[in-house]
Amino acid sequence: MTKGHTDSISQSVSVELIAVLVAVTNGQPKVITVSSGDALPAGPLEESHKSLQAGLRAWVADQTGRRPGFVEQLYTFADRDRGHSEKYTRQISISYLGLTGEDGPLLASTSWRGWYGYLPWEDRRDTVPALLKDIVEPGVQRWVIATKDASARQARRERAAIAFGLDGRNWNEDLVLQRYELLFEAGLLPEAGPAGRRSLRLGSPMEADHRRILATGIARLRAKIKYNPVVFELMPPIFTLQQLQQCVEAIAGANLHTPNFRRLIEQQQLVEATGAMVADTGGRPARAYRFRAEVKEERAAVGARLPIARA
Amino acid sequence: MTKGHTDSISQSVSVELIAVLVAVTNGQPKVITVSSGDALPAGPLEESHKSLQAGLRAWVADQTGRRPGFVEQLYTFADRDRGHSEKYTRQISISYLGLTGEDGPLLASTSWRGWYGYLPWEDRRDTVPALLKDIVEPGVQRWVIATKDASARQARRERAAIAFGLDGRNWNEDLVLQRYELLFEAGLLPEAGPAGRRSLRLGSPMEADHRRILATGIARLRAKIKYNPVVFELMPPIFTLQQLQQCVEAIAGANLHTPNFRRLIEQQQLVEATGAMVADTGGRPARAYRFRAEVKEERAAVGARLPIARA
DNA sequence: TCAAAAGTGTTATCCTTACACCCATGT
DNA sequence: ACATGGGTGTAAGGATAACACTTTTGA
Repeated sequence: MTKGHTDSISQSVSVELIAVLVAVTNGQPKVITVSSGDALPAGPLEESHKSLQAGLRAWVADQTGRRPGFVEQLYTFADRDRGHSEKYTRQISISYLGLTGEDGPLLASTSWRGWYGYLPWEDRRDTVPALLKDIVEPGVQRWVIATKDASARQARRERAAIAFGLDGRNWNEDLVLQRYELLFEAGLLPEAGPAGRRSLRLGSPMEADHRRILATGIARLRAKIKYNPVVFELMPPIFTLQQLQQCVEAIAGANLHTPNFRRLIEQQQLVEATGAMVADTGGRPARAYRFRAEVKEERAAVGARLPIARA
Repeated sequence: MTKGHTDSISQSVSVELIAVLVAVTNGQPKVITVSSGDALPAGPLEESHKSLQAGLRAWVADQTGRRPGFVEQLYTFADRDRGHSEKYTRQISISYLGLTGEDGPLLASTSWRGWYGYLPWEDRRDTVPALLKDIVEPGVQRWVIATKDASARQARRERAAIAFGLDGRNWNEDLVLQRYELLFEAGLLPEAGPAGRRSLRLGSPMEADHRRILATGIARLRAKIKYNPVVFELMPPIFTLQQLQQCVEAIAGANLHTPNFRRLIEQQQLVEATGAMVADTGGRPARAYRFRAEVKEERAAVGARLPIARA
């Protein structure tokens, strides 16, 4: 309980760092994968690493050749059944989100993959994906009515409605993890069942719980982008507002209202015009912008507010 | 990189679970502590634990006698210099936030402590604490001008202004961790210096980085309470709006505007009147409320929004 | 009667959302 | 000319913040 106690027990434990490394290039959000897209890059925590974040940065640079500007811890897992060997060693997995640009080479064993290949129901940009109506909603419906108890069924119905925007609710793009978990529980993802009956209809699966970790990363990024200017890390130094909008749309998986998006950005004083114009847009030339240096420092979330009383 | 690799390395690692267990009773937010308030309760991850969260719940129930309704992971640390023994074992610390009520007994070795005893600058309810003007601001100012480089100094000034609401900015109650880290960096907390010159003027210190973990927990709770109805977990089943407001004020460390708070709660349909009245309020009797059962299910964050285009 | 807390009304302001429209370029 | 994307104006509606005020109890 106090410090002396904890040191006494030292199980056979290995610590693994897993990275969700994100880039967005011309409208496609991507992650770095290994094993032909079957897994996220992961590396052991080594004794030389001063801290977890330092360890992660070290082997990400080593293994992928990228140096993400923004890195944030996602979640730590340690389920007993995560080990692969017969002998019982506990595996701790600490996952991180990293943002980077797509430029520069990767090692041959790693590759960029579009993240909506793994979670196709999350991309509602041009159209609402047909598989939502065709596969997800019927499957979720079966899962709802599969419970005998009426109140449990009601709870499931409610949960499904919130997650997938049913019963007249709006789709909430932040609920990526809730949707993944519900689909998992409903047995609609191959990870949930025996390897035999893998169906690729609901996106490509990944090793172990890597697809869940990806969902966690996307959820975090979608939530974060609204109150913290992390988009920076994903954009080139000079860009047009259209490019910025497409980047945000790629992350959010939804189309934005162009005039209002523009005003939102201006009002927040996130960017400043360079004075230059970009001509190859297909229409009228666009102003070129850069992020304001001050904003890069700030990182000040404004976010939600309580009705605070004045002094 | 792929799964085979990570298993090969298995350092001498011990895993510790640390809990920030919060209750609010008549206007005072509290945490469970051990060692006479010098540390947060912590326990080793044992082989019998099926998952981290299960492990945490198990020993929290054991060691403190409380069963928190809401539990959420905070952060995982693994700095090399965390071990206390001469032999080099890596210590992984996984911290959790748990919400509970204060009723029921605790074990003798544990006790509730008001959290503003550790972070007194965070409580701005009746008055802005004098130590902000007297100790914090001068100390921070010294830290700002202690840098030779003009642009680094400007960055420090900006950071301090955001964290502490200087230069005409508003105090942002969510930035608990940023404030703690700045004070730490500025050498104003005893944790940062040698044990000899401990000054209690800026709150009671804690073992190792427990005070930082407490700050992380408070920050998370303050942010969360605005878009997720977790206050439930801290309130008795029946309560008045005034009690609810005092609970939120205790957490936020700020006074709220009563009429507007009331409307906010009503508009969100968080509560429903029981019909009963509570008379011992010191003034006009208040209506008794309970939380709406539906809301307990929901947990649907609305939060910030992007200017999404209609289909 | 007065203090203290409960509770209601109302207004000014700001932000969000939506719609309408003009501008500048390439084909 | 017209399609395509860039860019501006503005008005409706809702949420927030601030102020003023009434109601109901106990001392």
